[in-house]
Amino acid sequence: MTDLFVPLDDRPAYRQIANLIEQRIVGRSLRTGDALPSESDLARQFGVNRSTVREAIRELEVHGLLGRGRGEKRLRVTRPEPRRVSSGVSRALALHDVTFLELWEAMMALEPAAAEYAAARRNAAQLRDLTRAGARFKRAAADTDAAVAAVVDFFTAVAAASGNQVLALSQAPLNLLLAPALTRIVDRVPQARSRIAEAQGKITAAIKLRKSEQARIWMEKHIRDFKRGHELELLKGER
Amino acid sequence: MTDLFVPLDDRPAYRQIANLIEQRIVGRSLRTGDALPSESDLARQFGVNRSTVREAIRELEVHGLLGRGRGEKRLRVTRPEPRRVSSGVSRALALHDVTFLELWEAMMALEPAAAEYAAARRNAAQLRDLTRAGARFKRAAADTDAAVAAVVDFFTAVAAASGNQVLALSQAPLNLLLAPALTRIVDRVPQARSRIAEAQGKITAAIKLRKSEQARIWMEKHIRDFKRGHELELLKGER
DNA sequence: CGTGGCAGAATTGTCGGACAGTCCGATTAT
DNA sequence: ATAATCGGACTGTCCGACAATTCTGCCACG
Repeated sequence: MTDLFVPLDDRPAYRQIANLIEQRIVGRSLRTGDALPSESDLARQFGVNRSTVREAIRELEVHGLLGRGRGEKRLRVTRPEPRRVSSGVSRALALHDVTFLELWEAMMALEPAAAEYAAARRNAAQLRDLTRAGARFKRAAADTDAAVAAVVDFFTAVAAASGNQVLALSQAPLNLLLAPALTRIVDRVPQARSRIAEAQGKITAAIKLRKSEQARIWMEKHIRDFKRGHELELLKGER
Repeated sequence: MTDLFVPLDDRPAYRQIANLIEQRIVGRSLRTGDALPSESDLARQFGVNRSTVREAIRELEVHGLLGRGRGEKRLRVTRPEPRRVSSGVSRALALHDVTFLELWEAMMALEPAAAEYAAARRNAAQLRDLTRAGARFKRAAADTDAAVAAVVDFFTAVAAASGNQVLALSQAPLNLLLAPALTRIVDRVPQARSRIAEAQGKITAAIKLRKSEQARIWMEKHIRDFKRGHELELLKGER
């Protein structure tokens, strides 16, 4: 059933080296914050050229496992930031031509859950971020881009308040995909702004009062509105 | 309020070049399947050294935007495979020390939704993959690793059958995180195997008969069982 | 006409070395 | 103690080179 021979992989040295370093990191023998040895040093240790080490390092840097603070020369072991990894996911999804419906269904699964947990577990600072994002949306009356950014921040704040990193990281890429579609909706559907503002208000209130079920329900209504808005926008676009 | 000056970013050339090429790809002026110009050619076009181009290329290769078929020399534009990107996400989550509860809550949000849509939209081939994964789980009586792999495949098959790429890609990283926890559960909780097999059977049947609500409900029960199994396993582990 | 084989060109992976710019740490001056 | 200075270390980039492998066009052959 299984093949007798597997394609032999003499993977290039830079990939092998990247894997070796990665193992040290995920195995925690290189701990977060540790400075990596210099490139020349690594080249000596691995017995390869510095150019080869550099290509390996690029790989880990992209993964977010290595990084350096602004204006810092030496690389240090870092934990991948949610922003970095989620932007990769959303780009992948964009290249796969996901439809609005697919995006919407995923949001419909994740966001109400996040809202529910947020109501149960939010702390004062998270609540403040939430109200702040809501206020920023209301203030962005004319500026569509600012309004869309505020909506994204609102979702991000809810996810953060949920106290669940997995939910937050799963939800983050959706925001980036939502932005362009939402821009068109806000631009073309007049009632969108007021409906969003109202939903955000209700959700924030529920989270503030720790009413999980209310938070979930209003988030569901909020997301459902997006679908309606998208359909309206499509009609106007085709005119 | 805002700073008068922002830190100027003289991003290294290899990063700028990576961005330029990436823009060509996401902007579709380099289309999927196209062969990339040779490294020397790119170096000439950008007016930099080949080493610099190589570092830029590594970056895009990691993102899955560039790749090459087995035994192929020249790079071609590819669409990022779900496996690649989701493994990145799960590694990020692992490094952030997510708890089982966080993972479980996210699964509880995503998997029932995926099951529901799968029942509504699955085709024959997807149903076959589903039953096959279920059969493979039953067959893996002794082999824990094989059983866990079968469970992962089952979830993957459900997500694929949902016909929603966003759900599928959001759910994939969770599988990789689930595996180690599930291994311990299956090893230590005797009744786990039979309960999983039963749940998989019910879910598969519901998806086969296109009963969305049934599929969702049974998937919820299935996931809930994981939490109970995890708690039992913890008790045994502390003994 | 299709097919296989072959030589040469092209391309990648890796190497060694080099150099300017900048960051860091230690030393010295105020 | 704080500030200025200086040398070393390190990164970003470049140049040139070479072996191994793949690609390509061409030719002979069935």
